[in-house]
Amino acid sequence: MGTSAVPDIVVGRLPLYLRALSQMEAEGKEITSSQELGERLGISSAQIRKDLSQFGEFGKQGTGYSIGYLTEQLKRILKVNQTWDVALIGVGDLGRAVANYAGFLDRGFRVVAIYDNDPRKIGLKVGPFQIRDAAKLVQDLRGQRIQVAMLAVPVAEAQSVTDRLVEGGVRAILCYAPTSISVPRLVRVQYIDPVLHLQRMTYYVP
Amino acid sequence: MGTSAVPDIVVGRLPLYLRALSQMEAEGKEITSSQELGERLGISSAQIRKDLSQFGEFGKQGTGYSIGYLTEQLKRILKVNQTWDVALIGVGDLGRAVANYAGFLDRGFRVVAIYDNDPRKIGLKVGPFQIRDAAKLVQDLRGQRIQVAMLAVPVAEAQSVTDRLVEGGVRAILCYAPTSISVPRLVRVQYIDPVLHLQRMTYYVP
DNA sequence: TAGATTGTTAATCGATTAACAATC
DNA sequence: TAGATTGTTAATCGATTAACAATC
Repeated sequence: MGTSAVPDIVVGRLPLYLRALSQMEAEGKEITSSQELGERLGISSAQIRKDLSQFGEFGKQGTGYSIGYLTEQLKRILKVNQTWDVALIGVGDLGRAVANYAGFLDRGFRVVAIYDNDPRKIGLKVGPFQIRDAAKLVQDLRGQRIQVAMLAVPVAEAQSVTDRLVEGGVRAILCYAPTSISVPRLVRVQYIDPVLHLQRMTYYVP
Repeated sequence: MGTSAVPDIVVGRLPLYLRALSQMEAEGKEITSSQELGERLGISSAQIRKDLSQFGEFGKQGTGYSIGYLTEQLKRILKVNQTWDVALIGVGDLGRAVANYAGFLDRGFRVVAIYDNDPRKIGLKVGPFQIRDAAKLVQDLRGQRIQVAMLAVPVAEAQSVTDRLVEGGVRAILCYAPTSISVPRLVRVQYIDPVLHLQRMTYYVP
């Protein structure tokens, strides 16, 4: 859990708040309230106020929250008031889509290099990137001080690539491979497996 | 929460158990225990036993769980002992990757049709699919009794397409658009937004 | 001032864990 | 039988909510 006493479940909601605030800003709004934010997200206003109070006082009684100011503060707290360089490993269909995804940049992330171990792919262009040899991964990560990686390799290779990410100094891994991976305590992992979500829903479908 | 008294957080872990069991089966194992399963997943053995006990008794004291039998039971509980037809709406880079993803079929899902509203895309082939006109969505969903959909359209169109999915009788939506969507109480929604996961991790990176 | 909304406390609710009898 | 592991109960832990004084 890092050094912080803030529950991880609270940290996990902050990006959601940030995303909703961005949308409000795009709609031209300048002020919001815990109630309005809560309605958009299906979360109680009390929870939003409680969550935010973990980090400071960002609102005004009687008025609510300045969208611009709260956005700025949340970005600072989540450390996305900077742009993180991200490495992408595995350039299959999914990796290709991730490499071309335009939605990272304005939310704090920038893909800077993409890797594959298939000799037929190495050197090919994908969008603005040239696919690099996965054998160069560790030295690149260290050389460019890359701390964030996205993993889009087959399940069979997920753990071995993970080990090299860790060796290269990566501290946060977004794993698209449908499997659990092991990392040292200080490395964070998040998973994306669409089938888990689908299976969770069909339980409820009559 | 549907009709069931089982907490949704428990339902959400069952697909994880199922996935780990499949891997064990692939490794040639036939028996496991709540402890072994828990170690793989970073979950306590007590929690696994408690979760499973919500649905019945699947193990043997002193022995553990038959991987084959427990797999079968979890598939039945999650209703993935059948194959669900899935519609995919939005054929950008991500939609293309999802359409080509081979990992759905053996886990209970099959993409049967893909849609876009861009006249330049309609009619094009993507893998085995021909992109259909999104204007045909509602009639197709009803005609084929499709209950599950994946949404890979831009944020600006997410809500309007969602409304048509609901109109067509869809009961479960996997939303790849980075926004919250509104649905009637009986329709389930799950979200995939990689940036939310990344932002949740950078909080902890020093 | 009156109305609104925050930040915070205490109460409630729900989830996780520990422990153990049952039993394979 | 002895050892192992389940299913379940009670205890613990943590998260959410309700309520309200403070204050804009």
